[in-house]
Amino acid sequence: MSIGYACLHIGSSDTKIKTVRLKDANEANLLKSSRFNLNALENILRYNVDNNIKLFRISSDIIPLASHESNELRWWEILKPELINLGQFAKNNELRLSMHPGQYTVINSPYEDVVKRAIDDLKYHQRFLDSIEMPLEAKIVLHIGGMYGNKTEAMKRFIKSYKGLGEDIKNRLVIENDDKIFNAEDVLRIYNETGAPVVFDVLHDMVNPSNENKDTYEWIKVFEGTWKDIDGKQKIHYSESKNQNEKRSHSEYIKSESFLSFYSNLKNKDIDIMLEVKDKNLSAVKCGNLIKKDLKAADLEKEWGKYKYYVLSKDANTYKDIRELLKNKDKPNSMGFYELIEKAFNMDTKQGNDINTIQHIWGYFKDLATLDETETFNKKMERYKSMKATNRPVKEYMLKLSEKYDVSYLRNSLYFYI
DNA sequence: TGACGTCAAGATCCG
DNA sequence: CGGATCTTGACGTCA
Repeated sequence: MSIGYACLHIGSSDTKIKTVRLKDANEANLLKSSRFNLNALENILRYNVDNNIKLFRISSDIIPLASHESNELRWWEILKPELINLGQFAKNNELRLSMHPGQYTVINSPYEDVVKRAIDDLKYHQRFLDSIEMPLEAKIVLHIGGMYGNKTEAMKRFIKSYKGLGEDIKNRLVIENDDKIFNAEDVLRIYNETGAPVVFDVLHDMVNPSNENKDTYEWIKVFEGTWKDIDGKQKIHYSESKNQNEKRSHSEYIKSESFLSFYSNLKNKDIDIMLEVKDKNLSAVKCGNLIKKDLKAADLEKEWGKYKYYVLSKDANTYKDIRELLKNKDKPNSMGFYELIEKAFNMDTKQGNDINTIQHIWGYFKDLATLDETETFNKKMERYKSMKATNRPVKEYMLKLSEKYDVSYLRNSLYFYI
């Protein structure tokens, strides 16, 4: 069982992915951004290894405008050393990587040029995974596409397009039930015609269920059979609704309680779960710890190191409660820990708590910072206190300083990032 | 024609 | 000038 997250990362420096505008899409710019992004990806993967995250979806923006006609960059040749290096790191650490073209990559369109561009896009994704020499268990997840007024015909066109794809693409392609049109039953039918393994999306099935009387866990069992040995372990997508009114939107974080309940109901636990959630790696690490059999007190303490100032900025009592909970070293209580984190998450920030936290953090810099830096900090602080600015500039400045002075304890503090 | 979704980049506005 | 916020972009479908 691996738990993973998608595309973006929170809480480490140099992990942001750059995008390029069409008007800026010259060779030099595209190369620069591509190289920058590969470095970001490496940093993300290093974090993942450090935090026992074995599953990750690479952003389609990793090579900006990759399948656009304006990009003629032969990135797979120019950046070969970086790509090989990246792939080697992933292989050494047994990471399972994937990609997922968005809703605009549609191979069942009645429009020839749309299909052609979609296939070019699939080709790009396949080429990227090939370039980093990933085995075939590194998949490309694709939606079925549009309906165009006739679902049966739309499915037929998907199957026809699929069959015309090159083997190198088909070897990596897996399909997913979506939240509007093609439900679990539909993709099962398409599987029967194509043999493409199915990524079952739990939330999509909730908002777009099929007529068949099957629950989440029964569907997962059904789709297990679509994954052959060469495809690797069965993969599913798990996410939660943002709220009652926005059921299709992904939640800010995965709720400890609901995830554990979901996990306990899984018939086969030897399955890879891709989380789709706004707080990305934070929930992935959380869910990993929640189900970890030999969870150590040190695992939670590591997490606490990242969260503590964030929690303190919200509420001193919750901060104390967590410290108290962590004193139990024999039986680390991950559920209790993360529920308190979630509690803090849902609180509004009071300026008094926040300023207290900032002063606490500033303690690390008191003796390190130059006079100029102290003055800059004080100035930003004054603007915050007098409500002329938010705490954003203060946070960003302290993060900068913690990088400059390499205060490792602070550098990865989530207080700076959320 | 604009909403949809996603995020960063760029533009613009404010004090 | 620093900082906040609004707009645009890149994609295809659908009402």
